[in-house]
Amino acid sequence: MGSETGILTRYAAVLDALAAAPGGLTLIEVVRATGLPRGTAHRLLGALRGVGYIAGRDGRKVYVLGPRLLRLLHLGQAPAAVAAAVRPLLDGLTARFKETAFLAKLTGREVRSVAMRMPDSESQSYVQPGRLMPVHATASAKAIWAHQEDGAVEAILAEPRARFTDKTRSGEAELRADLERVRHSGFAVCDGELDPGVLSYACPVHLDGAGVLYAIGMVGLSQRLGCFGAQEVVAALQEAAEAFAKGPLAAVESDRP
Amino acid sequence: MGSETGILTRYAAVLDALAAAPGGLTLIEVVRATGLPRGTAHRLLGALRGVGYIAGRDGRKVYVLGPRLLRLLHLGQAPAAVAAAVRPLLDGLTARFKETAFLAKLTGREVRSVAMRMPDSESQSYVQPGRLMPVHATASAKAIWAHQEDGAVEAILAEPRARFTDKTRSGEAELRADLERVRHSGFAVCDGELDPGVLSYACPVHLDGAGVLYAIGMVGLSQRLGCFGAQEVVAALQEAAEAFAKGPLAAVESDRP
DNA sequence: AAATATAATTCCATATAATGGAACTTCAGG
DNA sequence: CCTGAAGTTCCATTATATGGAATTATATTT
Repeated sequence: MGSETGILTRYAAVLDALAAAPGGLTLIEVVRATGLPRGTAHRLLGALRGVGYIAGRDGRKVYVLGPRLLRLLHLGQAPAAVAAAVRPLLDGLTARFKETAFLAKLTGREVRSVAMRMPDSESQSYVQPGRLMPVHATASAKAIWAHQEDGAVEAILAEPRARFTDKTRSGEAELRADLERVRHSGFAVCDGELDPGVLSYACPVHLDGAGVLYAIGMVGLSQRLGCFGAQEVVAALQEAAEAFAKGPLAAVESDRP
Repeated sequence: MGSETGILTRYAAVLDALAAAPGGLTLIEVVRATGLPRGTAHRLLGALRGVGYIAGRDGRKVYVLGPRLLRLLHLGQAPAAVAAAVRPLLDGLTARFKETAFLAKLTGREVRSVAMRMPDSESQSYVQPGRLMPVHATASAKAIWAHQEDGAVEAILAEPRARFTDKTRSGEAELRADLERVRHSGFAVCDGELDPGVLSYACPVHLDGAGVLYAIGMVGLSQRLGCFGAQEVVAALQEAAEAFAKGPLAAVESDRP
């Protein structure tokens, strides 16, 4: 079936060739690796670059796998695998602040908690893995949505928003402003907007070439977590986010050798 | 450029939709998510399945991202990230056998060592990360090549093979037989075929849906490593290989929910 | 079990895009 | 300035994609 015919077979051959060469390939090298005619290979590479599946390096002469493909792969990654990978980072945060640390992940149009570590002293948690994080009432969802494409963000903004506490901010303008603030400051805060008396910070994880799909955050009672300066908590979260981006789930090498 | 036209735009839209839904989508759901006509969506899904970029679940009614796409991810993955992920497993092996444990990875048509851990007692190593592992003279390369597509294997067999020691087996028929044996037994051995007096075992890592791209192995002087029974070493390697396959680099969820 | 709704698949005349060889341009090295 | 290789564009021919409608399969309801 369909293994000989169809244009996808050719595109796939090109992608296979590029994947097999971590340093990237030039047009001629692709021609040699795939056996395609020069003109055809050139057109296919152009189309692949057009959709973002491959990217050009060094003045567009050398092609490597692109951001869109990497994003696909991250989204497809099983939550359990990701959870295992961040665990040490979350443990580090938990040990330092004695509060719950967690990882949130974008799945389609939802942000959910996928991993969580809490201090031994705690018996209950506010972010059990799997919990849905609403855009307007959680730091982690704001951290993630602040870095998504405009189109997707608009779709999210159009959805109705529930009021969870008297502090919940459900207005569209407020939310837009919040996202803008997150984009500039690099972190998000939520204070009692989802659960009363619960404070939360979160920082986006910028994956090299795949944008933002995760956020690392901390949650705890405002009374306690509030004792630390926001700067201090945020700095620790950003450090963890960077470590995660460079860690076991990291994408392919960056653009410059 | 090319963001409106071209058939790839449509394929990409379908893949995006599938990636956004970890549980998979039915044809109609894809139609709703992408806005494509039913007949068209059906054909695109068929083509994507034909090249292995998506796979069917539940009697082919629900589509999820497929093995070939995952393979792209692994091949594109930076060696450093993988190295970090296996480190604990290699440490476990090293502690148990007091010999060097390593991870080999397929990159294009080459197998190279990408990570290595040796016991404190050792000062030198036979498999520095980056070392090329020849198909005919290393256990790890055999373990990997035994599980590749026939086409790729033929290409490798056609290449000339150097003689490293008087034990090196460079005949094509011998190599074919070796690969066949590896396929059946689940592990590979090399005794002094690359470096004199050095024994090595390796087991393939079967990634769920992405085939074999890695092998985990142990190397040491024949005199010492040979003291353990092959069964014992192989069992430990297989255990590590399975753990690695399920670990942080694990592929998407398996076919059945 | 029959009826009904919904999803999946097949069909096919038409429109559209892919093909690849040749011609042309750009670029690096001598 | 010359030369050869890589990269790019062109275009008549050919093959493929398109999508609405018809058909079959599957799930849900009565």
